[in-house]
Amino acid sequence: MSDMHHAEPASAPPEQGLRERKKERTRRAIAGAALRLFAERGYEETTIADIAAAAEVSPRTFFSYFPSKEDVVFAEIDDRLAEVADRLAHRPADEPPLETIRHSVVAVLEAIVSEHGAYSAVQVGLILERPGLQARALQRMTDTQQTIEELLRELCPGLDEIDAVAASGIAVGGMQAVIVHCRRNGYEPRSMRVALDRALTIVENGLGSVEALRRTPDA
Amino acid sequence: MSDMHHAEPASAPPEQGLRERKKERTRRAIAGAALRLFAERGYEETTIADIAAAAEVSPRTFFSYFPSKEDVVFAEIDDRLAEVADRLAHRPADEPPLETIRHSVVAVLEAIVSEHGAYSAVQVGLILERPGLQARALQRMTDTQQTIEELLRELCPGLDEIDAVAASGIAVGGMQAVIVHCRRNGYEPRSMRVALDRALTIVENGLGSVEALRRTPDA
DNA sequence: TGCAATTTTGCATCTATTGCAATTCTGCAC
DNA sequence: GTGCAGAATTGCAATAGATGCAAAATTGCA
Repeated sequence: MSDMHHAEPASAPPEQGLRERKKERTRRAIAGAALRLFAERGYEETTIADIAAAAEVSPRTFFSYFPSKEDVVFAEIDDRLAEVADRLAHRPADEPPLETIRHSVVAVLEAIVSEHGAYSAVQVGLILERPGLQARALQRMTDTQQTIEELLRELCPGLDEIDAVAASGIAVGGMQAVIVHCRRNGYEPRSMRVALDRALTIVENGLGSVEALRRTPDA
Repeated sequence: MSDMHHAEPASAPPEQGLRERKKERTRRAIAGAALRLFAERGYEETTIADIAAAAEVSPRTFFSYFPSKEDVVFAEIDDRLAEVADRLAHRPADEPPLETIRHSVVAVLEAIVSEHGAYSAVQVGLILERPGLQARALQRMTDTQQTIEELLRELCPGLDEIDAVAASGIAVGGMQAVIVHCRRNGYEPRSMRVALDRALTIVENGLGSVEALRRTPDA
């Protein structure tokens, strides 16, 4: 990192060096091996040693790629969430904030339940079962909340702090609701859309817009 | 503790046997010792062995009272949340659901940040720092969400599933927001009230009720 | 080719967590 | 009062995740 004669072709794709490339490959190898083993034998039945062996690295190396066994489950998801966050940061500056929020929620949800990853079903299954993984997932949720909040504050410089936090919290709450709903009723894209739309409607119009919630129950 | 001629006055409070009583004392001893040590030396600096010693039980016994070291931090909070859940279940049946939701959020928040417990400040501090504990806290949050959802469905038998989940998710989102806000701006009861009210207003009226969020930012 | 930075690895260690079986305690019936 | 059945406590051993450290292997580049 000394001579920048011709230097890195600072083009759009960050263009990593060969070294970074290899690290990336190793990372994928570890994550891939882990997911495969989790799918085959189960989560707690798979040890770090197993994963390391399958990925052809030493057990110690595992921890220089992932801080914990739990985090490896989120390798892909985290990548996708990072992309989403990035994409959100470059949204048309003249878009109404409400619209941006809607986009955010949709994008994040898609990132989480997307069919892309070879093991997404496995991941979702694992996460939903193990309490420890659920907790990790919730952490991602709060990260998301913070991302959305920052986005909002950038879009509306004058926005009160409490309004910003509340809005992002509520949006994420709606998102969480959709996840819970899908967890129960399955993941058919069609019904997911419907649920998502309904949740977002309530997010935007408030609980007060739900007729049944206003009325006193007639015993 | 011999003469119980007239036996257990099967009064309102469940009146536990002597055995249960002792267990309860031990539980408190462990939790108390743990919190004290956490406050003194820090969380990771305190081992299960330390806690057990301070509570005068064997390390092995610790785990027959708490499933994990993390859970002991929530001993008090869990008790209070249980009370709240109980109280909520016995709400006037003719109360408008929206009102019930408002009550729920307020009650849960009070349970969490109440001044009651001798160590509540310590707990909150710990929870906010350690990621692992944050995760546990979030789990409590989803438990709360479920409690609220069940409450809602009981109050509004006809309520759509998605509406119920969304409403509870959004309510909890607002709650979470208040917590985040307080975490930043301190816990003065006054400003907390204000923030809470504002958040609840947005929960009830929707993000659309926040003027700044509707307008396209003027560059 | 050889150096310097970066990675990988092996090893020791700590600690949480769990299963199991022995031991002690407690409430209660006789 | 005495003894028993069930419950709680304990000790012991083993597993596995996580971390620090320093030696060894790799890699990019001059």
